[in-house]
Amino acid sequence: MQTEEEILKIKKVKNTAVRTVVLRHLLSQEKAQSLKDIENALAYTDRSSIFRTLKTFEENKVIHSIEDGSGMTKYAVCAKGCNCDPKDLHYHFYCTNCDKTFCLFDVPIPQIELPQNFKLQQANMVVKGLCDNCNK
Amino acid sequence: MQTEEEILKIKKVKNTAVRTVVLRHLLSQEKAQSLKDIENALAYTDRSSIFRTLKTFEENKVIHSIEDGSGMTKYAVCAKGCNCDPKDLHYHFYCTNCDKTFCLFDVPIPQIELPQNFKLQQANMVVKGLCDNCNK
DNA sequence: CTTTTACTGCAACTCGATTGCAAAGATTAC
DNA sequence: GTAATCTTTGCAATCGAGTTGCAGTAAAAG
Ligand SMILES: [Mn+2]
Ligand SMILES: [Mn+2]
Ligand SMILES: [Zn+2]
Ligand SMILES: [Zn+2]
Repeated sequence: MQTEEEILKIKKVKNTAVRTVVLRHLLSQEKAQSLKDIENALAYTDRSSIFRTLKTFEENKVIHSIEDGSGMTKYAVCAKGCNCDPKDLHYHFYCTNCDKTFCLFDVPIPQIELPQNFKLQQANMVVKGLCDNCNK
Repeated sequence: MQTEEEILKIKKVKNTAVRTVVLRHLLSQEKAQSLKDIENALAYTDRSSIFRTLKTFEENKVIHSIEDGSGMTKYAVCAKGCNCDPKDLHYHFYCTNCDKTFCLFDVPIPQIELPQNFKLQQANMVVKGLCDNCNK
């Protein structure tokens, strides 16, 4: 696993106190985090600073965002080598029982056959159901 | 194509003036509509009435909602026979140029292989890119 | 016809997201 | 080094999609 500093260096994002702590928090969580999740976890960092940090991270492909239908955008750290291209597409799973959203990096995404002349750029694929923990 | 009255009868939703006009509007549009889209199109119908109508429609599977990442939930009429089960899953396409979101009823959704012990209930699959009109 | 239930319109409100601005910090120019 | 410049941060205010309380109207039941 890379450190925060290494990731930011690779993605050419200047390292600051807020950025380090936000990225560290994201790396420490297995579920994708909302702005509020991060705000709650980092009690002394201002919401708008976290917000702008997330925008910077997203622009520079440090993280990607997930619209899981919960009303709050979630964020997850990109996998190593991710360029947020169609090739980096993966499903996200939203557990309707425990409200956990996370990347399914291990589930292959089948080729999407778009109609004639459509161009694929990105996708937001959220699969909903019960996670293994809740499906007992 | 079924009329509004037929659809509401099949889905066991009582027919009212607002419901008829909202459903008629949805049927007349090829792109999925946001609450604001509908509000703008139906100048004399109140937003909260439209909102509650959409909730009623969604609960009764007259329509389904799409989170396309634009910040506004979009709504589209369900296909005939749709029960909003995993079998009725389909991709949605969001054109990053013309901002049009619509159902790709004709693109087959491949089987989603979830990890061991996960249970699929629903999905929100939004593919983004250029539509045929904008990809020229 | 009267009572009960459902629907509608209006206004107020919630809450996640976003922005303006000034202070603090970092970088570059001299 | 210091001064000028650019970037980041914190705070407060604002935006806007979504949601709700409530009273009036319409429809259904008795
Ligand atoms: Mn992901
Ligand atoms: Mn659809
Ligand atoms: Zn779960
Ligand atoms: Zn288009």
